Amino acid sequence: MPTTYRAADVESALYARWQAAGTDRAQAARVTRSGGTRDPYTIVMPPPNVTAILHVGHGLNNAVQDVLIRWRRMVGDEVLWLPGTDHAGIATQNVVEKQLAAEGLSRGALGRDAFVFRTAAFVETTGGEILNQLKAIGASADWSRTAYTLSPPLSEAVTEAFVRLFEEGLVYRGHRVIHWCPRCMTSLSDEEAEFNDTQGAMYHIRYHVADDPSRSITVATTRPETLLGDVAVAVNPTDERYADLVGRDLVLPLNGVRIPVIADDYTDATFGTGAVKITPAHDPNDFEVGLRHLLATPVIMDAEARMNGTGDSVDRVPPELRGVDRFEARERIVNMLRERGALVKIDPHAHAVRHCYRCDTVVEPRLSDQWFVKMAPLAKPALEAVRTGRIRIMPERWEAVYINWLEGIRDWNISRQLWWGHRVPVYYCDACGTAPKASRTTVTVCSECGAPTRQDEDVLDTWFSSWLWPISTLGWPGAAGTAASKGSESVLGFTDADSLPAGFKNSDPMLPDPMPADLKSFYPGDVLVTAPEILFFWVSRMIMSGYHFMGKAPYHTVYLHGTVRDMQHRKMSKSLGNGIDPLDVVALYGADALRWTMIAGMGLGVDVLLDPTDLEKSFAPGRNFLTKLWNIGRFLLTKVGTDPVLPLASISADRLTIADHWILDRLDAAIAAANAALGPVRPGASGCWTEAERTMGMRLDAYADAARVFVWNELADWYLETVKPRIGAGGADGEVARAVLVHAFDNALRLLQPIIPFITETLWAKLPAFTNGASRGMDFLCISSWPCARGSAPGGAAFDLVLSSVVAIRQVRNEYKVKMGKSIEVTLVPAGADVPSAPLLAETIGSLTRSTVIVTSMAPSTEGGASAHQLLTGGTEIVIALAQLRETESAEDTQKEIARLQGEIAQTQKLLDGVTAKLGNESFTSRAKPEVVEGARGQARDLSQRVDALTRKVEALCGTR
RNA sequence: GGGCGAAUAGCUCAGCUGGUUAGAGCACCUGUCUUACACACAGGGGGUCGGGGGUUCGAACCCCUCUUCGCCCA
Repeated sequence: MPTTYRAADVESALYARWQAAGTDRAQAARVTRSGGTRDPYTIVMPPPNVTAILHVGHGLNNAVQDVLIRWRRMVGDEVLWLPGTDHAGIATQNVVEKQLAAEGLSRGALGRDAFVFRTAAFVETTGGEILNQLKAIGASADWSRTAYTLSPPLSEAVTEAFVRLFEEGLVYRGHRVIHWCPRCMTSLSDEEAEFNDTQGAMYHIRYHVADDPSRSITVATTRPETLLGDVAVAVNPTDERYADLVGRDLVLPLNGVRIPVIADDYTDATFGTGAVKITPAHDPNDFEVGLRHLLATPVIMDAEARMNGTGDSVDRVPPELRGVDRFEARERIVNMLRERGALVKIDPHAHAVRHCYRCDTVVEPRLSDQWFVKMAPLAKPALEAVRTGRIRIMPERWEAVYINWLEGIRDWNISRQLWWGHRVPVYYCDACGTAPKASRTTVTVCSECGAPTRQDEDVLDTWFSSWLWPISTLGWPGAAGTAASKGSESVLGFTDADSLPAGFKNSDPMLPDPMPADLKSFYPGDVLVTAPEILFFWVSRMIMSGYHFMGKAPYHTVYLHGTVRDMQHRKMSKSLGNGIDPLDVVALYGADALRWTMIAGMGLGVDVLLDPTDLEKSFAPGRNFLTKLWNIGRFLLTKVGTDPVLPLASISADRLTIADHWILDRLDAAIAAANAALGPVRPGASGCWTEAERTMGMRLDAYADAARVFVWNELADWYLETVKPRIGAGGADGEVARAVLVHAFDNALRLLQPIIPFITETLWAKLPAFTNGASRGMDFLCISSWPCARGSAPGGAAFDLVLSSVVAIRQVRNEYKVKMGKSIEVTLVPAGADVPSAPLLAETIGSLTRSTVIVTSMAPSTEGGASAHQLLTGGTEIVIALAQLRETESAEDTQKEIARLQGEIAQTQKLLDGVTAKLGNESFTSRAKPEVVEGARGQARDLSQRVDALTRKVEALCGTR
């Protein structure tokens, strides 16, 4: 076996073996909900974009999910980790449009059908590569169930959801100002239009009163180019400065259009000049003002955000500005205003400007007709779920953010002016003008007049398919469910949310009948693992759809992890070039090293910092730990050998040494710590997390830490060292030592498998067999059982003497710079609980410190010269003659030893003084809890004994001079 | 502008409902190729827990305030 672990030699072959054995496959029939015996444990993978390639953020996200999945699989749940991709409307369309542009083509030239065909072909050939990349990092998803949002079954779910919501009046056509990306040429939802802090300017512009050029109002705006579309200037009704101008007309500086001064509460008299220009077609707030005052809505920009009026508003844009881009128009307009004396001043002004989340173009507010989902009724149960603890969000602070957002929820614009996506299933008849119909099936002919129909041009927001992911991937709405409603059409009875039927209530969900097997077994699921960025985009909407269509939340825990950042805390991104390719890390150090580094280094909700310029340093924790683990394995195979070992259960307790008891006890503690860190897996019978449980568990780093401490700091550092001579000696006790060692390592591998599945599986396969032919459980570790504490006798506590005395002796050796190879003689004077065990442990202590340990009941006399002393807690003393430490004893050494002891006395005395003072305080002894006071008394006793003992040592040393 | 949160060792973070001599990993210093492991082992240094005030017998932890930073939303 090589001294370092070479991941590349095993990982891909091992993954293929797992696949062949079907270790990742879920079986619906085994689940209790379907008459089986196992609890289900379901995680749906956040679907990456079908065109995406793996980055380290995906790595982190999927590593977390895989750890949870592998853990529950070992515990014995019927585990389903459902993978897939989403069609990513804007992103994918952008990619293909770029390809077309390179070929001198455009989607317009190609036509809709050809474009969609081409995009589908593109996705067919290159899409979903990211899922294969996930296999390289060990993701144990059930690939047989891989889903895709634009596949026929999931598309059917989208249609079904749209039509149902439409029938319920929760999907409606709205005419309002939305976020428009002039580059992607589509509308965006509120969530997709992100705020970026921008340094802009506040332009103060003078509008003259129409019939009195001596008077004017100065408006303040950050977007002067929109003044061409102004229809009013609003002032606060209480603002006396402008009171007499309300109702009179102003003249727009560049196009001479007359607009009224209106009074509206929307205007903040203290902000800017107190006068706000109202441009209803280009600002959502202004649109609301316009509705209140029945104002016109002239559009002065085209879809590409160039200055251009349409219809009645053509003349509003002066000829020289027509076709000019909005930003250039801004400059030109400002210059024109300046020339005409209408520009009062320009102040710098920092504000947040909405940008397209896909392409970062400044979003243009634009008036148009869009499909909206009415969110308030859907949000209600989603809000309640978190408030009552049915769903917990971790870390907890995001619960407040979630609640805050849902309380102020706004309707969701689901229309996208794209071609790549689910086309809105609404049909119009232009011939007879009958009400538009939403339909589950394609409608080609108008049912009223027989004329050909026209399908809505828009497609749906990709998130409109993603929000169904937890149910659609499991088979919702089900074949029979849709068959029942196949061919049904719904007539659009109202066009805006305001006209919802009075007393409308969120109806009971219409569950599929019969229920698809997966939906029955695996819904509701358990945990959703994602980043906080899409809490609103996706997580909350899934909860809404889960309640609305299934009557139950899709999961009980939302786990929001941190972001991977570089050393300057910058998010890794392609444009900054500071990314880390997980596959590079896999190639260099292996998937396990990648996984361990990320999992062990990631606190709950805390960002992971990695240095893209130094992968070796960044992934050292993983690589180092794997090498350590590998070397423990090498030790086992070389020293323990491959001969069968006794099953631990066959060894009676009295044959176990103190060290054996100790390591078995530590193993129990590690298992308990890991279980505690991972926490309660699901809420109790009430279905709600208790207040305490809401924040418990899901500490993957603490779990990793517990396992690491056991393997490295307990098993390797101590037990392995104590066991070497026993194995060397062989015999019956050697067999016991082999058995305990193998047992401890076997369980350590089980404990670690979820985090580092490849190396643990590889080592586990090499463990010696049992003498009685018993099996270790399964063919593979990953489907073997999670470790269980034995509850071994507490005989291991005596081993603490080894820990403390070895450290103490090493300190002395180090302080006196005793050569590593030199053997010394040490006298150990046990006290208290150490008295019976000291003789049993002396040899072990000696072998760990290269010394001969003599156990006596009385401290040696000082006749032989001065000695170094260590006083262990509990009173046991260690005495080492200075002659042992130095070639020749010198007064200098004695002085040094005295000084060291005196320092220790001073330190102990200080502590003692503190405790004594506390105990002398009457209000402490009377008010503090009795056990606290008792504890302080005990502490005072111990400290004072220690001071006395140390003082006696110093006296003895002084006497030797 | 509104809301939420954070400030603990050089860095990244633990520290549960107030009762320790404030911890870990990495980094740092000193020694060691001790036949599983130098990707390691042994030993060590380092923090007035952001500033100020308060509550309490007792505060890293609770309250107020200031400063700095982050996130979400408008």
